[in-house]
Amino acid sequence: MTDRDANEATERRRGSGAKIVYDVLRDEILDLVLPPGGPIDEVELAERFGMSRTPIREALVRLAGEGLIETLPNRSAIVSNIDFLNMHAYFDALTLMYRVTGRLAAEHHKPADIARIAALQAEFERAVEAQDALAMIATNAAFHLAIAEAGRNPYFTALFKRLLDEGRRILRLYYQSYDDRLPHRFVVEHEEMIAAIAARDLVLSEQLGKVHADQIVEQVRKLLVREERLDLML
Amino acid sequence: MTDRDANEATERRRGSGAKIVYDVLRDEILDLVLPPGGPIDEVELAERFGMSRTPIREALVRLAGEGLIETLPNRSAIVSNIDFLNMHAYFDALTLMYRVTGRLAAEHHKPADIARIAALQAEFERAVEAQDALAMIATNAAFHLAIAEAGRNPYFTALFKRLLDEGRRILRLYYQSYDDRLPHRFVVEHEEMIAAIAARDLVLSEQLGKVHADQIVEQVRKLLVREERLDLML
DNA sequence: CCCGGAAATTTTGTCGACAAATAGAATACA
DNA sequence: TGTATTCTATTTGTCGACAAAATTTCCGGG
Repeated sequence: MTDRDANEATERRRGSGAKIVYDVLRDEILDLVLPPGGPIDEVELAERFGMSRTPIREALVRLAGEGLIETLPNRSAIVSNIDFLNMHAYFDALTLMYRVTGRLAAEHHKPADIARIAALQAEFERAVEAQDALAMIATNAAFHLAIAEAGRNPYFTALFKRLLDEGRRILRLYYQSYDDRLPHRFVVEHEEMIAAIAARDLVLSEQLGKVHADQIVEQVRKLLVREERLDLML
Repeated sequence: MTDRDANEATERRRGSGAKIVYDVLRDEILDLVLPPGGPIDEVELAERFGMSRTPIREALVRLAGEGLIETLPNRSAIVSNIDFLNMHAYFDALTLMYRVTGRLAAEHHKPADIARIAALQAEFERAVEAQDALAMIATNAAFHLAIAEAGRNPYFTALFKRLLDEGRRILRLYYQSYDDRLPHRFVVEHEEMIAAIAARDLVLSEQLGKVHADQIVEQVRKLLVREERLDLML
């Protein structure tokens, strides 16, 4: 255990405790630092962050609300497992949200949105060139979330955010086992999406969203098949 | 204040505290017993439910996670306001979810689902005949949620549940000011939806979902215009 | 009479402690 | 040796109390 967190936490603003814990744990769950199914000990976290169990528990309740952890009554909470059985439901939802957010962004975006989206795309491009897997995952999610926000529909944005979060865990597996060279195709598709949105072409934006989604789904499917084969070989 | 809650809470199982408070407050918010924008006092709730502030706070954190209340740092939490400005975003999301859940239910339902949906529809019909507004709202939401669950996609179901919840507050306004006689059309449309789902007609189910959504959107739009006029007359 | 600042009150965020519930260890028994 | 049972120990759920932040009240000056 690192006591870095505890040291930094010696002096902080009142009310920020739970948020800090929430943010850190959320990232650690999504980056697979905390393994799915792994137990979550409240006192351990309290010691690590240098605060009492109260703000820890608040953070855990919020994480449970988003489905990132599961709490059994009177028993230790665990990091949510990745549900490989209902994966088709995830893909369906993800594909539809790519389409919808693409269309709505083309319809409702303002100039500042395009600038922001383009900036995040540039970041993503740099991450791809540097072959920094974690940065790729993070900036890719930020890029698509920016498109969703340009669509100005908080209900779709919230669902999409949840799906992209869950996707971060799956992609983490992907980039761990693959060879980190594929995604240049994603860069090109991103550029096309930006152009279609900026041109306010609703139909094309939605279509590109679907193409992009199918692309990702296909990659992950390949990964899953490969993993299954590895399992069989053990 | 009623001390009924406090009396009932004298003996309850450990771990149930926060859930009770969450369920009660959720219903009171959605039925407009707690007015939007109204403050939420933790100690008052603690006295009312006969427990300490800890489980109360846990319930509030969960409600905040679902957007039913808003918490300002170091300041009292308030019941979320109904956002009449971004109503079009709500209608867009609701319409799409009606379509998607209708289609997926037609695709993935099992016999038991149809029985359950039909039972809830019968309940809805009884509520309409009895002109019981609160029962109509609740059973209508339960009916559509059952369709969503028959679609077997938890991501869509979760979003739809959230939208139906938010809709409960809007419909509550609707049934308060209108004359509680309209909805027989809804009964007929519900029957058509059940038939299309049972026949596994994906296209028709999705189309009926859209028709039903447009119907509701139109009714609420009329209500909103009427309300605005009332405002102008004050 | 209105405005600005200080004191008092209210309300939240955090803490340490205790009790209930469960899991694990140790023991008795077949 | 395997199984049931009691005992121990860990971990959660709840409580009451305290301190920080913010709201309200009060008061003095203009």
